[in-house]
Amino acid sequence: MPTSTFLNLEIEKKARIIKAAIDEFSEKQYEQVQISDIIKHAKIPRGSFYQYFTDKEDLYLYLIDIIRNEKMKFLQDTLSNYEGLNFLDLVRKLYDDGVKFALKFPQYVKILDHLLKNKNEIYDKLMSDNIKIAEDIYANLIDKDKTKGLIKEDIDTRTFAKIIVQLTTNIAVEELDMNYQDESYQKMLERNNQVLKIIEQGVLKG
Amino acid sequence: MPTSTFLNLEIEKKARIIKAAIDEFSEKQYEQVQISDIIKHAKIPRGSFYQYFTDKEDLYLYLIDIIRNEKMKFLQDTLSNYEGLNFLDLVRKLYDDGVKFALKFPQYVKILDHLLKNKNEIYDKLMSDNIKIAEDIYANLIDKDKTKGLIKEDIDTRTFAKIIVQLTTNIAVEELDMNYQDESYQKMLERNNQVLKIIEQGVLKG
DNA sequence: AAAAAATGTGACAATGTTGTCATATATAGT
DNA sequence: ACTATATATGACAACATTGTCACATTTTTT
Repeated sequence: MPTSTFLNLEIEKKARIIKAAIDEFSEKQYEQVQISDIIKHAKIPRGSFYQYFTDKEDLYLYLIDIIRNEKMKFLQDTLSNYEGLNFLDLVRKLYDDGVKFALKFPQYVKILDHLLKNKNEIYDKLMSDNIKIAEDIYANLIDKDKTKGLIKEDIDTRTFAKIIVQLTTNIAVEELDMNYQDESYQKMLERNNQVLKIIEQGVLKG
Repeated sequence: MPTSTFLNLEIEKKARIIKAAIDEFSEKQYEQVQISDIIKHAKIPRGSFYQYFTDKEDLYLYLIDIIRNEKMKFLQDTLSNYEGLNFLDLVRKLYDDGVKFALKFPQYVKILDHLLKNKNEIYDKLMSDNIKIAEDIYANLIDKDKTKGLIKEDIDTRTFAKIIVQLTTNIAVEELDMNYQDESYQKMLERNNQVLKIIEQGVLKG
């Protein structure tokens, strides 16, 4: 956690530091990010940085916290009204929320993407549990749909849950290049629908 | 490429160097690997390293080359007899080959896995084309199966190809921990069958 | 307005890594 | 045996990054 000194900083300065950090961590993998670059871009002296944060990890965890809170806001609605939905419609909605989030905060998504693709100590600290938890929740919902007669009983629940996690966590980061916001949104949704269609009905004819 | 000096090295020394490099690159991401560590483990002086290789990248590309050749040997049979097979059976076979390869050379697979998950300059140099090519080949085979009446025409070919690439390139590296070789093999094959079953027939009932 | 507390600052030591180079040693050619 | 060529070696310069610390400046308290 940052020190209270940092938290009480004038808003402009604080924002400058956070921006510099977001810029760095969204462009590079964790290990490649250097404190030197961050302080250079934030235009603060070296000593100040260490007055605000213990080290790089401290700053990073703080950023992740910001990002997660922001993402939670996006998912809140869907998550609190999921009762009536069957599993795959919930997935569809969550993905839709995810796409909107990605287009609003592309840098945040890049940071999460790096975290996801860079299996290091930090990943273990932050993500591996989460993914297991997500899988568990999905597995539960899948089983419910099975008893409701919506999903074939002979599908392996765990495998199904894993496929969904795998296919939905990898939002196509390549498409996050500003500009064609609306076009990207349509494209990403369309891709998602196609994926879900395959999962729902399979590809084999007859 | 390594110098001829390296290639002509006594076999024992050459093997020692390659082993040290494989050990490092299978444990760490490219950027995290340090020449200092490699020469320490290979027990060669610093100067020698630079007599054999230009730099870290040179060594790495050489390793990837070795790994690819080894992998090609594994896939050769399947790839040269794919004519009679429909797309998904080919995928099944390739995945089976992949699992066998992974169990025989777990370190190689870890290195490829790092390459896949660490989207850096080297990745661009080596992989991004390959993945596009794989997608193209798959797309072709899918279209063929569509005209044969095996696969539903209203499935988006590109999306389908991407799903297969996505699901098959991520062999579960976690399971590569020696010991229970045979058990792992059965488990991984079973998982693959489950995945393909979902892709083939979908999860929805009725 | 003086003292105390909080914050800001940048030079610097400590550490670590890379690639080079002068020199030593071994091998091959005549 | 002598020379030329190839290979081996490790000290070292160059560079880069991190975290600290003594001192400066600002803000708050009395």
